[in-house]
Amino acid sequence: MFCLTSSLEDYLEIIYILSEQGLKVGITDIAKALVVSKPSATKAIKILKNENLVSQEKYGKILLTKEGEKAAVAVYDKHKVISKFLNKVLGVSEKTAEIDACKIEHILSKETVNGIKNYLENVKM
Amino acid sequence: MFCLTSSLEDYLEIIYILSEQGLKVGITDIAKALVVSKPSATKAIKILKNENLVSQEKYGKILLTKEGEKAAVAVYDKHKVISKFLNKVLGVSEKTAEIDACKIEHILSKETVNGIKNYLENVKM
DNA sequence: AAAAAAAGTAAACCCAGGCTAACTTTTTCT
DNA sequence: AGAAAAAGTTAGCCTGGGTTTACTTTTTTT
Repeated sequence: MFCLTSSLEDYLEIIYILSEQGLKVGITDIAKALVVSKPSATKAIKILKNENLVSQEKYGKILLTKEGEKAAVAVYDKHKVISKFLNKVLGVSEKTAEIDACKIEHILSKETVNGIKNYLENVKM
Repeated sequence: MFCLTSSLEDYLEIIYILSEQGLKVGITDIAKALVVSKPSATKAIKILKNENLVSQEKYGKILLTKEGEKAAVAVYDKHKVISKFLNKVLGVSEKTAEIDACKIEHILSKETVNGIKNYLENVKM
């Protein structure tokens, strides 16, 4: 069974975020957002297409499939929870919280993410 | 200027831990501890030797240099702080706390690690 | 509608960090 | 001391995920 790498999760996530914001989602936009070259983005998107996580007509715009959106939302939710925790609980600056959340959202266990969620819910802020 | 990768930090850390425990520190021991093949360990150690972070006589035992120990301790300290936090504050199982700490200790910003340290010091447990 | 700019793609390369297979050196056991 | 086992090394390969260069297709501008 296919398993998303951190890098591919980043691509899904950014597609989701750009779409949410009503922005254009082309290779160039993705590449810019992830600070990566266009060919890198093209390659990654090709993989995601093969896995049926995104769809794209030739030279056309990029969309998440149902399944792709599910995966993207899962990552993005983790991201939000983590960055909120770092910022509000640990007092890390918003900027750093964003950066660190981006990095660890892909590798934290479910158990730890749940621990964070619980903390935010119970120890109400 | 040379910058340690996550993987190399793992090697330094495990050398430090094995030494601390008074265990033998050879390629085989390192490879076993990191669940990696012996050739992989050999290659990594060669890099660390070039960077003057470890010393080793031909076919001999492996030691951290002053500088290598400094780096190893820095990583290991982060590790301890993070795993304690996950376990005691977030209620994550010891095992998972260990695993997750291993993964994020290399990539968390100084600011976040400090945030965790402060939390542990101030919100005394 | 032609020219210029922007977007996307393809090919070929690089690097980190794994791996196996095969070899050498060292240690241990009989 | 010689044979067997263990430890270490070397060479060559693979994969993910980047890169640049050069190309094609599409869009925009004049």
